[in-house]
This record gives sequence, structure tokens and C-alpha cells, in this order.
Amino acid sequence: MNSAPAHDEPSCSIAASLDIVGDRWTILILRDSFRGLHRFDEFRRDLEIPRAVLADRLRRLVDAGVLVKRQYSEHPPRDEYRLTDMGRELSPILVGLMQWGDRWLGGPDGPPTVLVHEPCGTEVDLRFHCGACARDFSPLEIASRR
Amino acid sequence: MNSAPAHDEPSCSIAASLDIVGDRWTILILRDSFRGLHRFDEFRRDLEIPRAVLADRLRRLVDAGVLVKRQYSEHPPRDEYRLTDMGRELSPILVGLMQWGDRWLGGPDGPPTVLVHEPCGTEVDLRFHCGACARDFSPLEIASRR
DNA sequence: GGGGCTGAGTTCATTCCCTGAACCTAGTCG
DNA sequence: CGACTAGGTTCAGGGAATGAACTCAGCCCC
Repeated sequence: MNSAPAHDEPSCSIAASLDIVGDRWTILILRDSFRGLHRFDEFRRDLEIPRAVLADRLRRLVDAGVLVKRQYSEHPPRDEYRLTDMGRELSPILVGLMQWGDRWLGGPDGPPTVLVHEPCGTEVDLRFHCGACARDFSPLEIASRR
Repeated sequence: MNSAPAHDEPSCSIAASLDIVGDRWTILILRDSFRGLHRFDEFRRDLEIPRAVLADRLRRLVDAGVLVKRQYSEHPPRDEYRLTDMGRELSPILVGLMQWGDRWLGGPDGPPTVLVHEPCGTEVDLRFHCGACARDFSPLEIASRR
């Protein structure tokens, strides 16, 4: 029955991504995962998120393949949640949010966290890069083609 | 060295950004703005979003400075919503969502939309670039420092 | 000069989800 | 034994989302 009517968003990758990560708590959980938090109670204490919501979001993220649930202790049984490669590749979105907040909403203290290229330790940021022009360019120069 | 993060998140740019764009409908409205939709009814028809929610989200985005409301016709009085520079600089987030969806959730047809560097028309994508190493690198190589 | 149309909303009843508190289970510690 | 921790589930309530109906202003047409 797939006549794919126009108003049904069949093939928008942004909408598809939002079905998985289009929720405030979900993004904050992922942010904490990147920061090195992995356990239910670590998330709960850091975010002050209701337990039921946290359990739900973790379940969805595991179902989607963004996190894996792993037992890190058998006796007592204890679980932790770790980013998969699929989850780790969400970093540009987190970085985008961070840089935009730094630039447009930042307090006078400057950015509380900076990003580095792990192998060399150099501070970096996220840029659009054009191979043809051999240069980085501003977000204002981007356009889309179907 | 990692002192316990205050449960009050005063200075997290990600959380600050989410206060403005951390909502599914908001992101979809912005996606449509980048696509060239500007009017209330264009958004409403494309997204099938309830009118009350659309009015609320547009109001918030205007209040935040992401969109501006402009009269494009005096008689009859008609308004449109346009991205400000602040809004246009959200593109890395949208692009991040799009590329992640393309890569991990993509259908067999490939990406429905590609991005080009407007001045030269070349297809681009969003990459981390390290000036010190003089190369692009994968999201998996990123790390954060306080 | 009435009827229908468009754009841009507001109001309202219902439904749904988030929230916070309490409770549960398994295991460990003193 | 009783207290404590980790990782949840259950439940009442409140607030936001939803869809339908309504408003209002102006234009279009006959």
C-alpha cells in the first residue's frame, strides 16, 4: 500500500534521524555518554531526569543501535550503556549544537569545553570543507540540490 | 580531576541550544526554512503541524532571534518568516542530522538531497578538520577537554 | 453585494506524555 | 538483621500536543 503521498515524509533523512534523536533528554543522554558517563544512576544524577523517562530513552537508543547495554559486573548484576559506532558518529550533531550555543548564546566566560583532535591534541572545530575550492567555508555558503 | 558536575547546568552550550532548537517540530520548521519555505501555511501544509503548535514555535524562534517576521504584502497584510544569520548558522546541525540519517538509516535509493558549496556548485559534506594535521578526520577521533 | 476563497492565526475539549514519588528486586556490607 | 546501592516499574496528576471549529481581514468574481 505504499503509494507514498507527498505529505508523508518518505525519504527525508533529517526526519528519520529525529525519530531517533529528536528529543531533548535523548540528546542530553548522548552528550553525557560522550563525556564518559555510562551507568543508569550516573545519567540520572547528572541530568536529574525521571527514572521512567531515562529507562524509556535508553531502551529506545539501544533498540535503534545507538547504544549497547553491557553487563560490567556479574555479581551483583550491573549494566552499563556504551556508544556504538553509530552512536559515536552522532558527534557532529552534538558539536554543532555546542558551537552554535558558544557563538550565539555563550556567556562571558567563553566555552566551558573545547574539542580536540584526539591523536594530536589540537583544538578543532567543525567546518564545511570544499575539496574543489580547497578551503573551509561558512555555513552561510551552503545550498541544497535535490 | 573531573569534579562532580553541578546538577544545575549553567554553562553547557548544548543544553542552552536545546532550549531553543531542542524540539522535533522546531527542527522540521528550520529544515523547511532552509528549503525555501517561509509562510505560515507553507509550513503547515508541508509538515501537517497543528496550527497552534506552529504559531507557538514560530513565536519562540522569532523571540530567540533565529527567524524574523516580515511583512511581504501590505494589502492584504501578509507575513513571512526568514532565517537570520543566527538561524542560518544552524545549518551544521541540520546537515549533521541529514548525513547521519543518510549513513545509518538511509533507504536503498541513496540520499534524496545533496549539499553543494554554493559559489562553486561542488558537492560537499561536513567534516572535522584539523589544522595541525592538515587533514579531515572521522567523528570517532574527536575528544573533549574542559 | 453576496458567496467563497486565502492567509494567519486563536480557542477549546480530549488525549497523551512527562513528572515526581513510591515501590520493587537482587545483591552487598557491617 | 537492617541499611544501602543499582537499576529499574507502577501510579496519580498536571501540562503540553492534537484536531476541529471559529475568527478576522482582504481579495476575487458574478
